[in-house]
Amino acid sequence: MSSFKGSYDYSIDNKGRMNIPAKLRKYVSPDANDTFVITRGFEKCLFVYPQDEWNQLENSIRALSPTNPQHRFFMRVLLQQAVESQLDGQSRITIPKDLLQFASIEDEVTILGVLEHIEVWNPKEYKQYLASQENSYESVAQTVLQKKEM
Amino acid sequence: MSSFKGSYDYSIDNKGRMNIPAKLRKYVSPDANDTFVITRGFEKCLFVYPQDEWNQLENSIRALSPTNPQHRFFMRVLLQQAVESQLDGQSRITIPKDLLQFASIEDEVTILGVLEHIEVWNPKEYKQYLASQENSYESVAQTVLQKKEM
DNA sequence: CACAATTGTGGGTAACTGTGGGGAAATTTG
DNA sequence: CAAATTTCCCCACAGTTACCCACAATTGTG
Repeated sequence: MSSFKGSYDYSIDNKGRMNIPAKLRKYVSPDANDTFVITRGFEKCLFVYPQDEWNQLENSIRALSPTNPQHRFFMRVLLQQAVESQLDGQSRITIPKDLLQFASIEDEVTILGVLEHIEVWNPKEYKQYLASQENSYESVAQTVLQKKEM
Repeated sequence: MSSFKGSYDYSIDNKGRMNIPAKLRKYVSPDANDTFVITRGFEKCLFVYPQDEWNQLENSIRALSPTNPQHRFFMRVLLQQAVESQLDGQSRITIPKDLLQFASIEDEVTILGVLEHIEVWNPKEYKQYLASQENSYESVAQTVLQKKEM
């Protein structure tokens, strides 16, 4: 299982190519075949899954109940815009324009490692997102960390 | 479980490399694979976790629900500044510049062993912090120790 | 106390990383 | 079907990183 972490400021060239940070690449399993699945994320960002992680996700989606409205929503969001992309010789993936547009990404990106997937943000949007949630950090932190300390 | 203790004045060279004090290294489990995770601490300092200790923390994050917006936020914030670093031949780790900047660290550091993690401070900041908390020490000590005796 | 091993610090260099661009092949469009 | 556009593979290059070696100071040991 992957454990991506860290945040990286990278650029996207005018061909829509984005480098996968070396520190994230290190955690990609060879099972991923240098292939990634890019899709819409929650919030205004893109999710990038190594192929093997994506397959696991697909399996757990299949297990979801199709009668549960929330589950249906989850499936639609993830599956609708999913695209596969393979690393080129410089370990970059190419991101389709419509996905870039969805996340308002132009030439600069903030890349986040979030355990089993990678997120791609417009740096400005990400900063706004961080600022908008500021107060909820401590409350959630307490719940989580308390759990750990006990 | 680790039990780091003590305080050590060390230096950071111009490549951002910091030696892990031998007395702390002694308590690092072999499970850590000579690998550490560096992240922002509370207050103006850095936390350094041996990999095995960090994994415990990570596992409690994995348990969070990806469909809960608050949980998503928490994962992002917590992971965003985490970086892995492996010991080099001289048992040093390399600390990225942005983390050093966050803690206002230049070339001198105070390293603290705090049970399951290690803290890295700018010596000046640490002294200030100590001074600012001086009076609250006794009251905290009382609360904590009392609790223990019960 | 003498000697060996370990510890803390520094520097050189080869390999890797992030970024850009050119051109052939494939695809789309009028 | 020809022209325009997009996609993919290759090359280039500056900046950074990781790995190796070096060495003085400290610690541990018989």
